[in-house]
Amino acid sequence: MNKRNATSADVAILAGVSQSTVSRSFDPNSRISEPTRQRVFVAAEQLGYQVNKAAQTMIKKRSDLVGLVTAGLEDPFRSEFLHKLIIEVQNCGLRPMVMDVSNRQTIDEDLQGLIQYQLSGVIITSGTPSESIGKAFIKHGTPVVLVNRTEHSDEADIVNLDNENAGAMAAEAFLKSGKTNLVVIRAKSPSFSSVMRAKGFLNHLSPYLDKGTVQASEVFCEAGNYESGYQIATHILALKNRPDGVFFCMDHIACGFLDAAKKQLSTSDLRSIGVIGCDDVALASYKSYDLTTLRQPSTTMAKAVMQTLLNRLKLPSSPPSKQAIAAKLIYRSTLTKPSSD
Amino acid sequence: MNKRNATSADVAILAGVSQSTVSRSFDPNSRISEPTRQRVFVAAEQLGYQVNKAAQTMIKKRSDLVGLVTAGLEDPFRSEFLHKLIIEVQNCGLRPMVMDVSNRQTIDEDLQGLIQYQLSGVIITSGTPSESIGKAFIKHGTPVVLVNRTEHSDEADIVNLDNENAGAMAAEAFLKSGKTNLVVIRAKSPSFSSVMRAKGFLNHLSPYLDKGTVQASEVFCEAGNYESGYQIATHILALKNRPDGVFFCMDHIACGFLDAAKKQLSTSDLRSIGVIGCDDVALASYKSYDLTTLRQPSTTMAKAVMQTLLNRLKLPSSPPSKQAIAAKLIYRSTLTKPSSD
DNA sequence: TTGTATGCGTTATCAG
DNA sequence: CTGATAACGCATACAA
Repeated sequence: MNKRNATSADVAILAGVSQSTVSRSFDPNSRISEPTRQRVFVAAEQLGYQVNKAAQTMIKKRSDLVGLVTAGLEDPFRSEFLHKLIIEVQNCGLRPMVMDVSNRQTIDEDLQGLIQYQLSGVIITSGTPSESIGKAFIKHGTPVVLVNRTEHSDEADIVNLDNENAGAMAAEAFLKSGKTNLVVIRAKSPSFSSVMRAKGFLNHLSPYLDKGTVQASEVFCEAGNYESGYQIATHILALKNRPDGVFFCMDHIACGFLDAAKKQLSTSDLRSIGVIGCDDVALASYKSYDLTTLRQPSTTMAKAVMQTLLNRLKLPSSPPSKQAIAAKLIYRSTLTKPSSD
Repeated sequence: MNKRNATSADVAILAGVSQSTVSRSFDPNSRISEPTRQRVFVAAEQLGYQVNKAAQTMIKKRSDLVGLVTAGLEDPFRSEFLHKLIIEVQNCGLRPMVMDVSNRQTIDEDLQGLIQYQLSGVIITSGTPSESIGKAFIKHGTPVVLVNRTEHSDEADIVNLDNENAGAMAAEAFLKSGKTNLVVIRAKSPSFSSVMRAKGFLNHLSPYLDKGTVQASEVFCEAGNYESGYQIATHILALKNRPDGVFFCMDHIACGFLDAAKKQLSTSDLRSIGVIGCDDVALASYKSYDLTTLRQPSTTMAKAVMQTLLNRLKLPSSPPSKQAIAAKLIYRSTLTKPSSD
């Protein structure tokens, strides 16, 4: 029943060849006579032989595992993006090993632990790792790709949404729609993406602020979720001069706001407030919200991340790359496309 | 820069002990004199030594990886559950290796491939693996836990939501509210959970159907998502005698239905239709839906799954276990709690 | 408690 | 094209 697994040596005996020939038979780059190879395959099939990845890793000094470092999977965008990464990793013939670093004090140590697995790469989508940890991986020859974590790294490759420009696009959309009293809302706890989006939003408006033709301010809500958006609505709607355009750095905050606003405002009053979200999660397109938003193209980004990783594996010592993927404005009913567009 | 990684042998030399002593120092069960152990730790720290998991796996014939087999992560409940599993796997000191088998024709082969990794266990939440594949793992000594896949397995442990009873609870809730014209809706493509929920729903009603005091039917929508619920609404609302209670086997279908119904019906007409969903995803509690639903307790289930796995690791040859976790009825506004309750 | 010796299953090197 | 042999880094049985 629980007999020992078949090894390449077992296959070798059955096929009447040496163990190294068995090993080579499974390497497409190895030149083996076709008859021999077939004989090996038959024997392997018969014994249910499978390569032992541990042994393979030991000799190659590299596993086919890719570390996916993440956190805050309660956020649907994070979750969706992780999903896309998993798919792409698999498509490259690699295996995703996920690490959730939520509520971890010792992220650097936790990441250090990944070195034990001889990973083919580490993709960090969360956790704000220190520069030093990045260096530890590079030193070990493990490529690191940072996603939406920082603008600059000496060691790691970077793939970001062009967050700053996404914010600018939101601002521009409001301007085109004639909105002049604007607010940008993000969660208190600073996340790189949200900070950059808010920054891009305000920077784009600054010439108009100087001229005094537009007002804009930044408001913080508790967290980056639906409930926080619901709560902040009361505050926003009670402002002395109620804004006519609100940009939320995450879709779910916007949806929470909309639900609260529906209760507190007449339909026409609500309609007069332009609302833009960011990410374009599934929820944004649901009819109850139908939220105008800036799409973060998760599939495109996941593909870019894996391509970056593969390139790095091919050319380990090329200079670190940096990529900014453009967001796309998706008009829906919370801010309709101006006819001039 | 890219010098070879420190090994236990390197640490041994620096600490002035043998390699096996270094190995033992990191095994809590091994009795080592405290001074020696400290000396080893210092040397290890100094060299940045980390155990090589590949070598460890080779000798122990078991890695600390747990395979998480999943699919359909577009479904937020699946996604949420995967997240919970990841957390629980980590809490047990193990590592989650995720495998998405969506759109795969060769699931059995794909699963076979997991044997290469000497996994500590495989948790199958999707993919309807054949009995034979389960046996392949068991034969190899790798525990398998099936989640919401089937009622019976000779080989694998099972953790399910009590899906049938969940359906029955939905039916009972409608009866208590005096609803008499009922419909249950699930996606065309049969998934174990949905089929059992619908079955439990109808079975619970069967005595009333026989008496003729209640009507009930099963309706199929295209898929298990929001859009399908939106589409099916038109059909449901156009029925000759419009139902006064609809049970959806997944929350998102219900939410799609609600959004469509809001457009097609007056508020009071919509209120007269009781709606119950299943799973209690985040969306269900959003104010726009405020959906009465049967909660599938994802954290509880994830913990049960891991406990099952650990038990199996401890007692490899105990008989397969089967667990049914109870759903919980969460009253919200789409079917309010009868005062008699 | 510690050291010595062995083997896990594979790939890579080197002869033939 | 194929076979013998040497690592890879660790845990464990056995000896001291």
